[in-house]
Formats: sequence, C-alpha cells, structure tokens
Amino acid sequence: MSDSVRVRFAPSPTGLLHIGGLRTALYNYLFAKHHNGTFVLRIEDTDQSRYVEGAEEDIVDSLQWSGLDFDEGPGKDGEFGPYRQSERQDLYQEYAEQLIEDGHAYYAFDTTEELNDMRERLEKSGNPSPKYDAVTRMSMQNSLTLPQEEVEQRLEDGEEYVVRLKVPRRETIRFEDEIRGFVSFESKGLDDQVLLKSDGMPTYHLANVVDDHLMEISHVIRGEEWLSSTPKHMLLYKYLGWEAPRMAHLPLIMSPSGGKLSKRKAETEGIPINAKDYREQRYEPDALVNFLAYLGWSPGDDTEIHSLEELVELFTLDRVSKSGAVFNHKKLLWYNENYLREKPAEELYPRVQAIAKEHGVNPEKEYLLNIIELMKDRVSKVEDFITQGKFFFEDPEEYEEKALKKWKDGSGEIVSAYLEKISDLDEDAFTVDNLKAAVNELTDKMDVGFGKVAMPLRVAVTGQGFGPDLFPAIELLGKETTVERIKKALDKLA
RNA sequence: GCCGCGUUCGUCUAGGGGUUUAGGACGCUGCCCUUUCACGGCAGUAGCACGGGUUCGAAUCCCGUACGCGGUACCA
Repeated sequence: MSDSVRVRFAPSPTGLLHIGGLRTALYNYLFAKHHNGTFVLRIEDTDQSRYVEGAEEDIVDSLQWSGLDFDEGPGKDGEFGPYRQSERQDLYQEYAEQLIEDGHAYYAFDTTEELNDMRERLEKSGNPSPKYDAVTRMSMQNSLTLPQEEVEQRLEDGEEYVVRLKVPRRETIRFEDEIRGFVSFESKGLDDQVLLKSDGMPTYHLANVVDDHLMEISHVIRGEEWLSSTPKHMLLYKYLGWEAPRMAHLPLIMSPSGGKLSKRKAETEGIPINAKDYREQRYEPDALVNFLAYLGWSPGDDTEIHSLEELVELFTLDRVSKSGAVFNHKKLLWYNENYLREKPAEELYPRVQAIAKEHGVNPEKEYLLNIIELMKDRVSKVEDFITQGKFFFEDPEEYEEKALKKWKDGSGEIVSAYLEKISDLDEDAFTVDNLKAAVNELTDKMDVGFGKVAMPLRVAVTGQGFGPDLFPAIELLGKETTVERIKKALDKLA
C-alpha cells in the first residue's frame, strides 16, 4: 500500500489556470497513470487575500477539457479529503502546536513594521540578505526571547502571532531530486519560515507538507520555483517524524524573450497564457497535450505524435530535461494541424457546425462534411473551416489583394472561354472530371498552361488565391453558383 | 548581493567516454509530386557557451569562468 503511486496537482485558486500549471498537471497525470497510481487535485487556498472567485471551477474545467481526469479532489472524494486546504485548517494548527512542543517551532509576535525595521537595520549594517534566523531571532519578540509567562499572557490576550520554524543554525540539508539528482543547501541560508500566519491559516510550506503526508503522496512533482524551498520542507518532514515523498522539480516554461513565461510576457508575445484561452481559441486539446508533454520531456526516440494514452505509456521522470523550455507557438500550431488532419470529418462536424452558426450560416450536414473533407489538409484551427472556407457559404464580395496578382492580362479572356465551356454542361455533368476536362480542352486550344486557367478561375470563384482543391470545390458549389460568380468576376475584373 | 539550478542547431530535443562527418522535430529555403491550393516526399540551413584538466581518446567525466533562470514575504 505504501509503495503505490499517489501524486497531486496543487494549484492555488488565485486566477485562471495558466499553461505552466496545466503542464505540471499533465506530468503528474502521466506519471500517476504510468504507474497505475492515483492523481489527486488539491486546492491550495490558504491565501485569502489572493483568492479569486471562479478560479477553482476554471481549474476543474481546464483539466477536464484537456482530458486529465483526477481521481480524487473537490467533488470527487476519496478517503483523504477534504481537498481544499481552507477546509483543513484545524489539522495544520495541530501540527504547528506539535512542532512548538517539540522545540522545532516557536511563537513570534513581531509586527510588520518591526520586521521591516530589522531588515532595514541589517541591510544598512552591510548584510545584503537579512533573515529572521538563528542569530537575529534572538533580538526579536518571540517565545524564544520572551519570558514564558509573557508569552502565555500575550497569547491569552489574543495578541496576533505567527508560528515560525526554528531552522537550525548549521546543518546541511541534502535530498535527492528525481530529475536533478542530489541537491544540497546550508540551513544558514534559510529563513525561520512562517508556518502559521496571524490569521490562523498555514503558509504553503506547512500545509503542503502536512497534506502531502496525510494524503500519502508518494511523489511531489512541481515547478522548479519550489526547489529552493524544498529544504524547509525536508526539515518539516524530519521534525514531524515523517518520511518525505520523492521530489521532482520540473523545468519552467520560458518566454521566447527569456524568463519565466508570465502573463505579461505571453500577452506581448501573442502567446495564449491561460488554459481557458486555448479552449476559447479552439485549439485541439489533444494537440495541446502532446505539445506540452514534449516541452521539457521526450521519449528518447524520433517520434513526435502521441495520444494521451500513448504518453502515459511512454512517460518517465528520468527523461524530463533539466533546463527551461521556451514556448514555441509555431510548433503548437503544427501539432494542431496534425491532429485536425487525422480526425474524421464526422468527429469534427459538430464543432464546425457550431462555428458556422456563430458566423451566421447553417449549412446542411452533407455539404459541411464535404467541405471539412476538402479542407482538412490546410487548416490550422477548427474555425478555419469556416473562415477560410467562407466562399462555400457566400459569394466573394471582394477579391483578396494577393489573389488579384494571379489575375493577369489575358485572364479575362481565358476565364470567359472557360465559362462558355461549362455553361454547356448539364447540372449533373458538373463533375470534377468534366470540369478538369474543360480546362484541358482550353489549354490545348488556346495554347496556355493549366495554371493560366486554374489560377484566375480560383480567384473568380473563391475570391482567394489559395484554398482547397479547386475542382471538387466547384463541383460542390454547383453549376448555378459557379457560373454566376464567374460572370460577376468577369464584370468586376476584366 | 547571497543561495540553488541549469547551458547540444533560432526553438523543442536525441546523445551519458570511441558506434558521431553530432540524430530527429518545428521554423526557414530549394526541389519533386500535383498542368490549381495543400498534404506528402526529398534536399539544404544551422549547434556541443568558454577555459583548463582527466584520458590513448571527451558533446559525454572533473574544476573554474561566463551567461541564463529560479528563490531570497505573515504569495503560492
């Protein structure tokens, strides 16, 4: 039982779930499922001032959209709940008291001003990184310096206090990270971390350790920004008499301009930052997942495309890279195109239909299915079926500038000759073969290349210089529409 | 500043002492296919941060430097 894999994704509901968080969730999920383990969602809402309404819902929705179903979490109770830290407050209190009793933590009464003063004073006297530590705590207001009766009196009077971790003066803290190997820190570089805040809530550090232990988490897989606070966590495990879970610190997702990919940077660089943005911008979730998996990990062979199930099969922590990975939006788009191409038109249909509706058109299913089939090889996003295939639903009002370049001097003559030819075709003879044959006859007769006919024809019928295979598109459009459009183009362009 | 982590093509990465003229993918360029647009195929482009060791031999091991990133809160 103790060797079963249990991992958790533990976001704070301080805003929408961002792409880095989603990747952390993904790696946790992959690891859990690879080992037939359990994937837990825990909401770390201990900072009431940063709590954002609706954030938890967004996290759950985003995970679901991505296909990362959690086994335990809010609304999905296992035997380790509750799964919101705000609902576990008593627990933390209890352990904080235990730490104090055992001499590993203490009460501190210093006000914010006093703390600032202390830091300022130290800085002025040449200490570049002032800390509340083994030395400085002796000149502060805490249960280590104050007489016991006074401490008790203050507590009784309801004076505000925090509980701080009593970090040893000199100790080397060493632990093994699954991704980085052995890492070691000196305790003298550590702050006497606040464990319990004056509002009674635990800080991340206490809550995290307590919950990971109580929830029997076997592996902590989280972002690298946590690496430097891990020694504090190791101290806590030791003082509480618990075995620490295995640690794995993931490389950060970086912005193309350098630095951790932040909301601000992502925005200026045109990268969607929140999972919700990807949903709204209609990225394929399986493509996003595939892309994210490869951002900092690789299976070690030359493969690139894998479903979530395959990723589960392939994923191991030892193949996660150590250095930050720059977000490459073009590669994401490539993945998206790939997944779109592989999906059957039937599967895409409901979504494309919904988008069509948003654009004010309501095509028949058979017609839309044909369009999807025709355009699958050249769209990047689902909505491209409608936006780039606009001409399937309405006559081109104007002709794209790029397209017009393909309308040359003799084009009018050629296109009207073509028009004449296909006007003779019966409604049911309006097929790809016949339409192509008509072009061939023309090229022979007028002694011009195929492109000289097809290009301007494309412009006339679609208004675009690019697009799906022209003749099937024309067949789909039907004789009446095609003839009309060609006439109109001849009017406007010739 | 201090502490920690990292550094292979522009980007994501493979590689873990000889198998390497450093492999793949995205991007970009060219060609082929298609007498249209794509897809696809092929080819090209471009990299071991630097300096010292260790070794017969180093992208691979060690040390240093540089650079990057993270942390340094009663935020997570």
